Amino acid sequence: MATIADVAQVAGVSASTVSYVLSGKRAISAATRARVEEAVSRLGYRPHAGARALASSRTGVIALVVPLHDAVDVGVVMQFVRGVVTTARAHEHDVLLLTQEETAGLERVTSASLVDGLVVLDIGVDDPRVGVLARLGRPTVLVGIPRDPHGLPCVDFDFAGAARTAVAHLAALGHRRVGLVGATPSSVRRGAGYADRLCEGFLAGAADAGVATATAPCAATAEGARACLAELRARLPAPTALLVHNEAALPHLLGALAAEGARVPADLSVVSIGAPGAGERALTGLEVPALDIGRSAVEALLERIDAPRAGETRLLSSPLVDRGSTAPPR
Amino acid sequence: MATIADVAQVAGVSASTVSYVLSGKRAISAATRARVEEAVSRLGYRPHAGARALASSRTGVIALVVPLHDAVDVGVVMQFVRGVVTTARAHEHDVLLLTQEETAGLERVTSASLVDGLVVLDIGVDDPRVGVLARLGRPTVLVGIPRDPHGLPCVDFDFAGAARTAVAHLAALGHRRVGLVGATPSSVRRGAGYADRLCEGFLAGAADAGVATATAPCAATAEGARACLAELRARLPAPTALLVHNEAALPHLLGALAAEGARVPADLSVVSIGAPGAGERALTGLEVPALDIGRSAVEALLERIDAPRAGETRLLSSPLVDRGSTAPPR
DNA sequence: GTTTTCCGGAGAAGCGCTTCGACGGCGTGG
DNA sequence: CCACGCCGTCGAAGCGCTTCTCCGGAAAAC
Repeated sequence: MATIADVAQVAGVSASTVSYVLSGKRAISAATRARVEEAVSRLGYRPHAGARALASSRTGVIALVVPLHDAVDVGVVMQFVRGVVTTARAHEHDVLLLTQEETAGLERVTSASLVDGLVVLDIGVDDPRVGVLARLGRPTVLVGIPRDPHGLPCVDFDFAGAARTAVAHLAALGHRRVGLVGATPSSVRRGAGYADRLCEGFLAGAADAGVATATAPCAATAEGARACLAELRARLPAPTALLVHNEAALPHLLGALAAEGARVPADLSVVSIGAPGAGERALTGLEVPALDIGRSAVEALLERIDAPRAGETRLLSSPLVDRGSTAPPR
Repeated sequence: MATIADVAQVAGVSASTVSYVLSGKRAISAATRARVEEAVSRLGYRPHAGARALASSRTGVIALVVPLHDAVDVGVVMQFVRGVVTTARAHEHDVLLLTQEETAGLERVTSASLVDGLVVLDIGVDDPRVGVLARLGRPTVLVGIPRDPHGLPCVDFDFAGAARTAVAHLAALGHRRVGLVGATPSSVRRGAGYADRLCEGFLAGAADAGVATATAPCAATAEGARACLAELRARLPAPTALLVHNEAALPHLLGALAAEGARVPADLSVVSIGAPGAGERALTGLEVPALDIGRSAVEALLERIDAPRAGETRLLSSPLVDRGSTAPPR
């Protein structure tokens, strides 16, 4: 591998001049710059990442901490990762992948100066990692909204706003009795705050529009779907529409409705909020803009790496797409 | 951040002694070792990754190159990634994630000495990256089997063996006319060699067992499934079993069969090879052991990082799991 | 008792890069 | 016409670690 000294020799300048040409941190005459650039490309020179990191205390790498447990939708995570990697690369950064959720990994990569900052996914309401991250002092962006962000910036989907949009859509069609099929009990138990935020938005939006409501969580099984429907109807007789915040349970729910002869949207309107629908299952609703969230998180992170400053929360929204699963009530 | 000099001072030894305690590359008396370890944990010392990389020309990082195009099953990729990260961490390595498929990224991370080696996913039969990787000279493991591996080690699922196992299972049940529902035309066109390897194994196994065959690719749409069935029947009248190598088309295929009133397995046995079946759709068949492949790839890579040597191909198999979608022919 | 061996530890030389301070040579203003 | 300032470049000092070489002393060999 060629070193900066090799380049300097070929170009007939000093090593520091080569460094300044490459970094642009000092004015260099056009002639010298040209000679250096020629030498760089002739030798195929590329700075040694470790040496650069040592001298500049900048690694050009960000850590991406993703959960791998089953509660998350792999498609959404994948999109998210894509957004992160693409954006990082667009800003001359690489991405180190961390999957273990223990805090040990976070400490390791930061105190070894392996990364310039971190993007941490799937932050729970009382996530123990938040305190650790704040203490570590490296630039960090949280994806998810903890109760106490400890001054760290947060990015997430506006679940409350999405629910308001969805219920407003149904209300505009004339629906006055709407049930919410909530997230799986396991994800609620895990403290993923988005379930609550969506529920609040739903109730507030319904109240504004004069819509009667009922809510129930839903396990991602056939029986879970039937039980959820029964519970909703017990609390709210004959709902004319359903808002579903549970992509995993959706197939079972639709199966249960089909089994009892209910047609969508003729007998019942259904709106979905969550992961992009797979295949034929696409329903009217809002999808989590995972790619945008990833992009936004990285942009926020890189800003703080350049100029550390306090965190602010950023909620992203997405449009309601009509795919024909809603209609006026009969 | 504490440096090795700080540790040395606290422990009352020289920096080199600290280094040797940490690396274990020289004998150190129990007494000094204890003092050094005490100092290390008291200061929370962790070696600077860049400095270490510069001095030792070892980064402790491996690159994982994954495709993000739609032809791959996200669930399988996720499992694979999990296997890679978990295994790497178990051997004190981290994982840098590359998603762009251009060769530029490969050159960048290797010639910048960002990584010690690479695991490259989704290698096509004539993948242009293989030549580049061989030329770069860093330890590399390919996941997939190119026509010419250029001396690089390969790891993959034994698709041919899986097909033989599946057809043997059907033959043992008494089936004598079996159709193969192949991969999507797009993945075949992309040169993903596994489609061909599976087909060869299928034909060879069928020939051994005296089973008549027909094969057809299958697009992952409802019409694609119907067309595929029609094509198979045109070539092989009244097949009694189907081997499906196409998880994306599977739901449509089952839908088409249900629509024509064919029951599985009473009227038709179905065996699947591919991604683990989602939800209720699980069929008798073999699943790609993505986790194992990831693990195996990293193990092979780390071996070569320690002691470079030529590549060999390793094919992993998985068991046929009976989930009740096969039965003797009527 | 002397010589050899071996073991544990110290010292120092880099690894390849960034960046600060210094320094000529030029143009400008007084 | 001289002093001053600015621009472009160089030299050198690290950044924090690994590893080679060397060295003193204790144990082993003779």
